[in-house]
Amino acid sequence: MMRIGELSERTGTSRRLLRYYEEQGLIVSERSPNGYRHYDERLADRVLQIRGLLDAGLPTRIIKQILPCLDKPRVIHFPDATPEMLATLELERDRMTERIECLIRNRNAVSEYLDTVRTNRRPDVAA
DNA sequence: TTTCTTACA
DNA sequence: TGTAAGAA
Repeated sequence: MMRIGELSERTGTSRRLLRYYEEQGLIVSERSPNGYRHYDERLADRVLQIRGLLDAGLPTRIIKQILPCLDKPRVIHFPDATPEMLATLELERDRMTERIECLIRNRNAVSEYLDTVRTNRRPDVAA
């Protein structure tokens, strides 16, 4: 079992955030008699996945409800796939697609600018 | 030293 | 989210 400091280092997530994720029901922890939180090694991966989802733009509220659906043995989760859940997942997927397209547009804009700059500053050394 | 909670910016 | 305070 590891304490919050180690989990923090292993996931690159601040202790403050780890406690916040717990408060939001995204992760769970046990307590030592002294009140210290301790986590199972497995939580490191879960925290990483949560961060990925957060990075993808999903609100913690949504992550909390779909996280169990995204676990490894997806097959055993088929039973709890309610219509509402499926709708939520589709909506979030579409939002991710939008963000991806937005990122691609901006990346292209940056590339274009970079190409332009590089092209126009080669000849003129003594202007 | 490390963590805990609560609260403010 | 970071940081501060006071306690364990």
